[in-house]
Amino acid sequence: MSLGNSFGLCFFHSLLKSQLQTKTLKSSLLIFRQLLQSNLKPSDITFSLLIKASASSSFASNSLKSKIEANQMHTHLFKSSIIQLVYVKTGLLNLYVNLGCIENARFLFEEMPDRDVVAWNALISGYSKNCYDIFAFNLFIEMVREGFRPEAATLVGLVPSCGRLELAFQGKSIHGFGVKAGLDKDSKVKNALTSMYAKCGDLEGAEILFEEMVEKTVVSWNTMIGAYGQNGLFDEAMVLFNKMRAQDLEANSVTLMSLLSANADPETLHCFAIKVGFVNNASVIASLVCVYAKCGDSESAELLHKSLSQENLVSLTAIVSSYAEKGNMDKVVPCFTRSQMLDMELDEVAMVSILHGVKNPANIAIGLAFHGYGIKTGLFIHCLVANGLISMYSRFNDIDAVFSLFSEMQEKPLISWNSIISSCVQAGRTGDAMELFCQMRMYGHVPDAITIATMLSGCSQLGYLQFGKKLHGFILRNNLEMEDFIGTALTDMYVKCGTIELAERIFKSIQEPCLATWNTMITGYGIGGFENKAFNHYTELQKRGLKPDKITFLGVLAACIHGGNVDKGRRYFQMMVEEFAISPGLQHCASMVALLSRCGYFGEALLFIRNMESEPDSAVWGALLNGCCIHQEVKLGEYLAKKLYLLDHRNGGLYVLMSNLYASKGMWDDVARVRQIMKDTGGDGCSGTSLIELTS
DNA sequence: GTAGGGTTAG
Repeated sequence: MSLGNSFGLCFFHSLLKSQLQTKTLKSSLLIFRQLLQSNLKPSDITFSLLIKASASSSFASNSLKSKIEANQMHTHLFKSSIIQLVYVKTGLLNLYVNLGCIENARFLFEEMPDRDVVAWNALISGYSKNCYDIFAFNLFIEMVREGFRPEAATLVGLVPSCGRLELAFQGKSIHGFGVKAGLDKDSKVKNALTSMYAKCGDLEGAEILFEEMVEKTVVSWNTMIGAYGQNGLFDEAMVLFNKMRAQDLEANSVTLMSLLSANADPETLHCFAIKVGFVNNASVIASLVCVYAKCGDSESAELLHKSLSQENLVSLTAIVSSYAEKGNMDKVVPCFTRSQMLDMELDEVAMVSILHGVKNPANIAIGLAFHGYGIKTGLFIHCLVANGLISMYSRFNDIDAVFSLFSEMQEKPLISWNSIISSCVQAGRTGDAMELFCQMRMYGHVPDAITIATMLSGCSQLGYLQFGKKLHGFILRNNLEMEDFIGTALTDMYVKCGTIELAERIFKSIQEPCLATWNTMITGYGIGGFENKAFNHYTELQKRGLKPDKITFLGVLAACIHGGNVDKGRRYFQMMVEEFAISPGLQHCASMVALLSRCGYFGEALLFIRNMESEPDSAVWGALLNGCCIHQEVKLGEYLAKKLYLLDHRNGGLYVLMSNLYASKGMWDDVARVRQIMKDTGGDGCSGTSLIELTS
């Protein structure tokens, strides 16, 4: 009988070993169940193989069901006391790590009486794989303190954490540690270090390591191709790919994926994938789906996604996100339903993508439902999801919800502070934003470019020049990149605070201003009364090869209004529509109406309004009413006031304009009447304030 | 060891 048992076991063991190559959790378990049905008693080797086969199959099976199955294995092991063996326990730990059950893994580790180096390695790399980067670090320190000698595998597990956290200094220390311990000869360590340098932005460091490698494997080439891609050097990535092929090395699926993320042409690579037979590779398809989705070609993405034999969350999230970007919830919701039908467990990234699509006020109910879903599934615990909810409520101007979500967050990373500060700024509550900014600093966070850009925009709103200058000082002291976002925000702050000379100085210091920065200057000149400078900048930006957008034209039109240049305004408007194919928005139309009516062309202004494609809003009619005030057109003004009242009776500006109009004609009874209505309706409770701080 | 989905901004 015992001979039969060992023979039978050998048979099942070899079956399990073959599963290790094919990597399917289901069939491994099936084999195990058949083994039990044959009345065979599993040995430690059986369990070890079963666990290994399951652990290596975690990609598509990261579901609740797999977690339950892992728990079942755990119970079996516990009952048979095989779990006492360190290597079996480490195997199980690894399985939990691959399923993302990091708590269970930690639990197993803690109750190991005699941990060996392999167990330490398993948990360190487990933390790292699941992005518990700080935990990985601390465990490494603990390991060294307890007198264990790290191996190559330890470093391979730990180094990616340095890359993800962009901890260049710590990464270099570990590199040094590896050199001293003689572990840096290991090719896996070298690859991991190369990738770490690239992620920390030290491309030179990555290149040196790559060049040093005597035997470059496909993984080494992939790492360096990825390194170029991540640092925006797309051509270099492509050159390296060709070099690699010239050495007769076969590209694998990761090579293709690295190239895809390096902005290579998706159609070319799609053809290449078909040619070399990667079209059945779920990861390659998922990457292609992502690229198509990113280009905004959601339909191609969805078509390709459906060709997958087993749909996966990554590729579905890419599609959701491309629809969400456009706020198209009619497409997002069916994707969600589909994921539920397929029994997919959504993760925090998928959830955040969905929330991102809830923009239209008509979709508030859907947003609330997803908030509920987040609570039920426990996903809202993730600060990513909480941030997504904060941004969503902020888009709906529900600042109370924003504050309550923020206060409930257990962990508040910088990005959450940025979210709430930007919510306040957008809601016009710059005072609150400033207070939060101070609190954030007290919590020990160092503001990043986004914090500063947001705060600057708050200063622009209120004309807080002094605070804006302090932020400028912060930018200089911390060597923050002055291009794009920060440069624009700073220029805008100086413009809005009425210090155009300072804005000019910043603008000139930016080597290659982007379109948004040019727009800020043009708008600044436009509203500040320097229309010729605005027009010159418009010409100049085109000389630099930039294409004006709708904001540029708003700026130019503002300049025309200020200078009363009707002809120029008409020409710019026509140019915008005909030459640049920009369809005029309501703001453009309001600008044209303002321009025409200010110069007394009421007939043309009315004709313009009649020919508008979209329904004129209160800004358009308001612009015309403002023209009436200037030209004392009482009759037309009264007609417009009625129209405006019907459109938006709470708009205080209407009463102010009418009052001014009557006053300009000396019609004091009417002035009194309008002022009385204002008081009665309480529509304009607060008076407007203009503020400018004097420069010192 | 290498790769893939997401958030904050003018």
